[in-house]
Amino acid sequence: MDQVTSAQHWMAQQMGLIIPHLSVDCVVFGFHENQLRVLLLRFKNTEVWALPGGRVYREEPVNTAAVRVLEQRTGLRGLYLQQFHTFGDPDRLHSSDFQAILAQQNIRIEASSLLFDRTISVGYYALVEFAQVSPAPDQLSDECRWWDIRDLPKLFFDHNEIVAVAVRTLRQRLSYEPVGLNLLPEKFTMPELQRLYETLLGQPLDRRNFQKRMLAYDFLQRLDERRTGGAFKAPYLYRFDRERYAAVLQGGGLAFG
Amino acid sequence: MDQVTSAQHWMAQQMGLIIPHLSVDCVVFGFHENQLRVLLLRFKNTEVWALPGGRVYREEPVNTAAVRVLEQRTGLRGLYLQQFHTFGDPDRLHSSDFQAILAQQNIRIEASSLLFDRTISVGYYALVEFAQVSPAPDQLSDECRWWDIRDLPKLFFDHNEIVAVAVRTLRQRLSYEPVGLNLLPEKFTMPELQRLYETLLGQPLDRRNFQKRMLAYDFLQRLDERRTGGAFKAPYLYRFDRERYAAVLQGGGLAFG
DNA sequence: ACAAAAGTGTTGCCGATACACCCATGA
DNA sequence: TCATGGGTGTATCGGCAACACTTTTGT
Repeated sequence: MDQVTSAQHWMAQQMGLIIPHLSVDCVVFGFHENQLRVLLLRFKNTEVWALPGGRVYREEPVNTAAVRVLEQRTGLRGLYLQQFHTFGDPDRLHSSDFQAILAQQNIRIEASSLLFDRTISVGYYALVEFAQVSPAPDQLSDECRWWDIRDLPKLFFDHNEIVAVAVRTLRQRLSYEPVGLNLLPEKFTMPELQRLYETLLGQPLDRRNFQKRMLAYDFLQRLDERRTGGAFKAPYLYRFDRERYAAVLQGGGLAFG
Repeated sequence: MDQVTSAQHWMAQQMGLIIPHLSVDCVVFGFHENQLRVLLLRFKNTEVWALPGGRVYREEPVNTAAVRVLEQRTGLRGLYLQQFHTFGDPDRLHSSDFQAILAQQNIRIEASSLLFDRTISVGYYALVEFAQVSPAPDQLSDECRWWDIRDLPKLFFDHNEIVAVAVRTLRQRLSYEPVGLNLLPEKFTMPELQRLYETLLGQPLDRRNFQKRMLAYDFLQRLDERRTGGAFKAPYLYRFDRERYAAVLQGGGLAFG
């Protein structure tokens, strides 16, 4: 079988195994160069960008489907993944757009297929360490890369809205989510942690007060190493004490101001 | 047609109109006698209690389905309704339990029916003024009544967990949700508002500080009326300034302590 | 030497808490 | 008149925001 036939065969085979009318979509967040970024896929032979998403198998928990889909479509594993909203409007996708994209890959599926029928999507967001990740596109996509959250193209279906809701939800949950642990590398400096929270909050924070408060939470371990290379005083490296971090987030959460 | 045949016919007819594998379930919260309560239905000829839930029509937004199902099954309209979580484990319902309940009503449906297949449920919670409501059971139920949140029976399927997640979510969102506006009557006293928040938070609050803070938010209008009837000084009645209330919840939310 | 950035300390204000006192009402 | 609960005022305490100075490093 050539590649096209293989892909078509694969899709047809999937149809019998999945739950109709249901999908999952994942908003993968990363943090790089002081910007919040999202991982997007570009459909083969098109300029159409979309969130990594997929179908749920008949006997598979929806949460598990989100993990599997993410691995199949981007190669990412073991992520911090949270369900945040379910998108259930009947006009959230337009089958003609979808058919056009498949046509670009010479995949032909009857217009009556359940694939083109109304679909409800359960939205998840993931927090990943940007550097740890080498995303790889799957067989439906040409490219898989990070996009600045402030500068997204027009996305497939209602994916722009899904991203927007994910960002809003993440902001709301900021005090209770382990964003530092999951978006930063194992070792990081205090200014790096501060940039992260500043970016997510959308407002600058006082350097000294921020440091005092974070240290007061007592979930950071200062290492003996420092980050060298800059034209300035080398900052200390820190690491999370995961237990204490979780405990603080659980009880009351963080505060900013 | 007798009642049984009518009900069976009705269900059969529904099957062609609905999206398979998908349902909505509603956790209706009320506040009465200083307790948070949930509205439950008892299936006909059984002692099985369940949340009001139902199916989604082919062309119907899921949000709309939640509103409709709630009206059909309890008679309630125009509620404050929020989606909070989607429950997608394959073993969250057991078709044998469901068949047994339908059998009690002499409704017989083939075991192969999609009704008994795996179902993903989108959870919503509603906030309602207890006194405004006269819930009425539908044709599948014998009874519809309020239950104290702390003293629920074993519910249908995973509905106990759904309620638990709803309560947890409501607590988390407490500072940003218009719980006062929707759970209390149009006019209410300061102590009543305080009892509400105390119950939801699970901790007592200082009477004087609470009053000061609420008035400082400037979203309460004190009326010239007082609540008489108690063996004590008659408290003032208040009403929400809806715009200001919404504005405060939007920006920063409420604080307690 | 200088600029840029990081580490640490101090002050003062605001706001929340912990109070006390008085008032209204029904029994 | 007494018990109960509601309305209002005040003093204190602590935490957080605002701010300054020193230290380190590369150029």
